[in-house]
Formats: sequence, C-alpha cells, structure tokens
Amino acid sequence: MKRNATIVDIAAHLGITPSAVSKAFSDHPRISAETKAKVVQAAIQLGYVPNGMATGLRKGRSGLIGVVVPGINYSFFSTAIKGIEEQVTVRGYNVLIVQSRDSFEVEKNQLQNLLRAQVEGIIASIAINTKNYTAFKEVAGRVPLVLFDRTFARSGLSEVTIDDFQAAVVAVEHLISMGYKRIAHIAGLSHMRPFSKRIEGYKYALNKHGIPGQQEYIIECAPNSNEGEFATEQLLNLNQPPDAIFAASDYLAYGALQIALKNGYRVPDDLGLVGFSNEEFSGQITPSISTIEQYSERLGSTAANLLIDQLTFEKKGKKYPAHKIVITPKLIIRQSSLRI
Amino acid sequence: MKRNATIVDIAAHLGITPSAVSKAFSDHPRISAETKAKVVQAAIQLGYVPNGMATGLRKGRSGLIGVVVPGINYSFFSTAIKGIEEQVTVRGYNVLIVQSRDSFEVEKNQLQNLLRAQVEGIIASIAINTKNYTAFKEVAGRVPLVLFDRTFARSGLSEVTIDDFQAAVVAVEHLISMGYKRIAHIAGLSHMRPFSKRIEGYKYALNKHGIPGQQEYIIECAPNSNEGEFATEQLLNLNQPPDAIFAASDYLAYGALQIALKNGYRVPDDLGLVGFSNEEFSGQITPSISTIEQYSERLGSTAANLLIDQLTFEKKGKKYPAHKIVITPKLIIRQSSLRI
DNA sequence: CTATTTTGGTCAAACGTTTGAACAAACGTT
DNA sequence: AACGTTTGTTCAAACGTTTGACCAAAATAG
Repeated sequence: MKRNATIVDIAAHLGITPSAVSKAFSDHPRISAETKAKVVQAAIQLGYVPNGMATGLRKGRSGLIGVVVPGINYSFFSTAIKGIEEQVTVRGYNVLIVQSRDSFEVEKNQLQNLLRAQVEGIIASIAINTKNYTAFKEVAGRVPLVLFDRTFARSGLSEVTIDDFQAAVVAVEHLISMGYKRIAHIAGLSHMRPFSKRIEGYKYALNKHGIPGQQEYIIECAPNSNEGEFATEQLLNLNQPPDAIFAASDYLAYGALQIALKNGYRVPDDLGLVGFSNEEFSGQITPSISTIEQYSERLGSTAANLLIDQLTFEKKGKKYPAHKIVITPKLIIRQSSLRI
Repeated sequence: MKRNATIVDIAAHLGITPSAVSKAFSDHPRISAETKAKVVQAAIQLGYVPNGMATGLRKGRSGLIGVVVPGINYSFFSTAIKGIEEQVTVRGYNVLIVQSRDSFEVEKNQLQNLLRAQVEGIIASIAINTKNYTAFKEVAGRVPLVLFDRTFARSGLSEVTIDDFQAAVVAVEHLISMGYKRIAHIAGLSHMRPFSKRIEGYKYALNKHGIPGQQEYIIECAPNSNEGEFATEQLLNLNQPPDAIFAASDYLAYGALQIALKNGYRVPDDLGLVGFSNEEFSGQITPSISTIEQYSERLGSTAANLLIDQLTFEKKGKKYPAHKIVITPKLIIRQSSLRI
C-alpha cells in the first residue's frame, strides 16, 4: 500500500507552498491559471486523492449522513435506503449505514458510533423494542434528525411516514365495496406506530360504514407468514368466521392465504384478502394478493431531502422547525380481493 | 445545534491540559486513577463525543470500510451487506455503502468517493457493464480490496464467491436424476462471472452424463422474469422443446413458470424447473421453485473478515497475498422439479 | 517617476486529537 | 544529604487541509 500523496507532496513537486495548491484546487481567484493547470497535472500524476478527514476536520463537516434501520435486508428498508443513498449522493454526501437489529441497546450504540464518525445528520427508523425517544431526542440536540416509517407517537421530531391510517381505510373500504361483510384484521404489533395506525384505520372504516367491530376479529402478531397462518386458523375457527381479512403485511396475508386454501376456502370468492407493502412476491403468486404500495424508495429520498434541507438551513444559523411529511400510499387491487 | 464539547473543554473544565485528558481516555499508565475518574465524569457531564475525524487524521485510520454494490435493494446484495455490516461492526469498523447502479461510470466515481472518505478497505461487487479491472486494480494499490460474487476472470484480486460451476452441476444432475432428458438453460449475461460459470457447469453436467448439448437450448438474457418469459417462449417453440429448464435466477425461473403454465404444461410433470438464488418468493409460490441457496449473508461476512484480516496484516507491514474463497452453495429441492 | 492598485503568491494559525519528550515534585536509597 | 527513580503531568509537534492576513513584484495611474 503506497502512502497517499498529499497537498504537501504536490507543493514540493512544483516548488510552491501547500496553501497555493489548496487554493488552486478550490479555484481561488488569486492563483494564476497556469499554476492551477500545473497543480491538477501534478495531482493526477501523483495520484492525489484529497484526505476527507483533514478537510472535514478543518471545515467542520464530514459529508456523512448516518442511517439507522432495524435490518438492511428487509426489502422495505433496503429500497428506502436505495432512495436515501441516491438522493444523498446527488447532494454531495455519503451514507453511513448501521443496523439496530431491532434491539434498543444496539441502536443506542450505533447512534453513538454515528456521532463519533461526525455524521452531519441522521435518518432513522426505530427498533421494534425501543419504547421511549430520549436517546433520539439527545441525538437531535446534536445533529439534525429525521425519522421515517417507524416513528414515535408525539416526539416533536421531524419525520416522514406513509399515511397508514388512510391506507387501512382504503383497503377496508375496498373490501366492503366488494361485498364482504365480516372483515377481520391481522395486525402487526400495535405498539409500533405504523401498525397502530392501520388498526385505527381499520376500525374507522368499519365504523364509518356501520359495520360493528368485533374484538375477536383483530389479532395482533409479529408480521411474518407463520404468525399469519396461526392467526388465520384462529379466525377461521370462530363461530362466525370472517369473509375477508385485511392483513397488516403481505407476509401475514401470505400465511392467511395458505391456511385458507388448505381449509378449502376459495380466494377471493369465500374469503377476500388484502395485504400491505407490495412485496416482490405478492404480485407473483396465485392468486395474486391485493396490497398497499408504500412507495418506500420515495419515502427514503424524501427523508433524505428533508434532512439535508434542515442541515443547510441550520448551517446558516436559522432554526428549522420539525417537519412531518406524510406520503399517501396506493391500493393495488389484485386477484385476492376481486370478486365479481 | 450545540457545539460539540472537545477534549479542550474538558481540560479547561478540570484545570488540566488536553493531553492529560487524552491520555486519561486511553487509560495511560502515567495518569492517576483520580484524574481518570474526574475526566470521565466531566466527559459525560459535558456530553463529550470524540471527534472521529480528528482521531482518524491523527492516527491515520478512519475506521471506515467501503462497500460498493450495484444496488442495495436487490435481495442478494442487501443480505450480503447485512453480513458485512455485522461482521465489520464486531471488528470495530463502520461501513460506508455506495451503489454503482450497475453503471461503470458511477462505480468509478463512487470508488473515488470512498477513497476520499479515507476508507481503510473496500468490499465490492462489480457493475454489470464494467469490462476491465483497471479501476479496481488502481484502488487495490491504495487500500485492501475484496471482491465478492461478481468478480473478474483473472484479476489477481482477493475475492469471495460461491461455486457457481458446482451449483450448476448439482442442479442439472438433479434434473437428470429426476428423469428429464432434454434440459435447457436460461442463462444470465455470460460476460458476468457467476453466469458464465453456471453455463460451464450446465454444459459439464450434460457432457458427463452423455447428454448431447444443443446450442438452441442455451439462451442468454438479463436475469428478470420478463426476459425469462421471452426465453421460455422461444424454447417451447422449438421443434424439440426441452422437458426441463435450469434457470440462472429465480426471476428467470418464475418467468419460465408463467409461460409454461400458460401453455398448458404441467410443472414438474411436463417441464422440470430449477432456479437460482433462493429468493424470498420462490419457496412461497405454487408450485414452489427448486433453487440454489447461495448463503449470501455468509458470503458478506466472509468477505468482511477476509478484508479486515488483510487490513490488520498489512498494517504490520506484512504482505498479504490475494485470497480466493469459494463457498459451496446448496440445492434446495422443491415442487418444480420433483416428479415421482 | 513616484504612488497606488493588481497579481500571485507565502505565512501562520486553526480544526481536535495523539504521543514522545521533557520536567517538577515526591519518594526511596545509600 | 546527595542522588536515582517513580509519579503525574505539561509541552510541542504532528496528521492534511483551509483561509485570512500579509507581502513582494508587476502593472497601472497621475
């Protein structure tokens, strides 16, 4: 590994001072065109790459944005990160990504890591078992912070979310319009914001259309297909089993589908089904599952823009109040809920 | 945003010098236990977070590992990154992730970004249209570099791959053992290493079992379901259509499945099918698709370990020769190829 | 031909930390 | 009591870059 050439090497090479070189790079008006040319020449010749840590230290900026998500491999988060990365790159930043692995402790540690790395801002989606926002409030006192998707109830922090309430309403109203009468909801864990909103929306839609809600029609569980199967078994064993299920995730919906088919239900004829998130597979299986498109990539890029806006604003010493941006999701109607 | 407390602030606060504070933090033997205690006290009181750029500059290390992938949202890469992130974190590094968006130009730029950020090593999977490895060779002259999955033919660079050849052999032999006679291959783009290896393995397996290969039975295309559909139409329109297809990706296999079913083929009875990569959906659709598990997370963590090993080695001034690590993938037999 | 402006730099300090050398005070040894 | 050692700290330089102040020479003005 050869030592990196520095501005000093270039200066020595040309018989000028380092500061002249620095100014040449930044196109300073007091440096002659000739010198500038020689400097870039020497730079490529010596394979010069500016030392980001040095410039960062001097200029008080790292050019780094921190991102903390429960897990990068969840397709929702990975596409959100795609959106973040692209936007952030466009605006001249790099992105430092860490995982909380849905653990509060790890999350805290990782936030600390990001601060130590001198990130200029943080975009985060909170871990599933993070109950209070003190750690995040603390962080927000140091660098701009934007939460996305998984946020806190009333934290006063900037956030970008999708309108889970509205999405649930639309999904349920769609089922109602298809003539389903007894609509159940397999919910996610209700202490997480997105899921609680979906529950609220579900209840609201039923109520709005004069359909009595039943306690047994709402089952909370972790959003994976196994739990979906389990929940569906419970539902179908009720005295009055539902004739439609609104599931809080496509994985839950998939589990529901499996159990329904296994028990001889025809989907959508005997049982309507709407999922959530528009996972890759949900459009590809048979019957395809109606779902909610969350625009996760746009969610990411929106969060990135909000953060950087805030960043540049505060650099000018101006106060930037907390913003809440809500993205409206879209219902995708597929076979699983389309009965004629 | 309050200015971050520095070591100087702590020093002033306690009436000692910054260097004493620094030494206290690093548990220097010449600093009294009493002072050390006072320093950590003051540190938490003032909310001190060490400035990574300053320490990095001084110590000549950033604690950053760069990762460049075509796209973070491809499930293969996102799970590989999960593996990388976790391993790298354990070993005290952070990970700077960039996307090449499968563009050679972007890739080059992003590599430059990483170097500027002073990453201590880079883990990369090359863009689809990157034809030569000069840029990577260049990078490898500056920091340790490990390629994974998408690598160059004979670059002399360290790499971690899965045994695509062997995987293809196993897949095709499985089809043969199931009694399929005319086995076609929907391949990826053959200039990419993993795909060319799969083609070789496919040919080798046929040859080994005395099955004559046919040129029309191999179709190269981009690995998505649309292309898979297209390729399958071609195959099924041949005078002698195949009775089994080994597809170089689950998406291709999925496309094949769609077209097969549409044309009245029963899968696996009339047409056997094996995909590649074990994507989320391939186990969930009906019929479920036999496939190859690539252990992408382990691929990532292995690459991370290899890189950091090399890193620590070279820090001691020792030369670390290029390593090639090959992970053996596993055939997962599901409905699409299991005929009795 | 002196005075002023412009041109093209150089100088030095600073960003926050680390680290070897230096040093004063306290202690132990003969 | 003189000397060596240990203890606990301060000093100063360094990492690579940026930037305002400064300066000498050349160009322009009066």
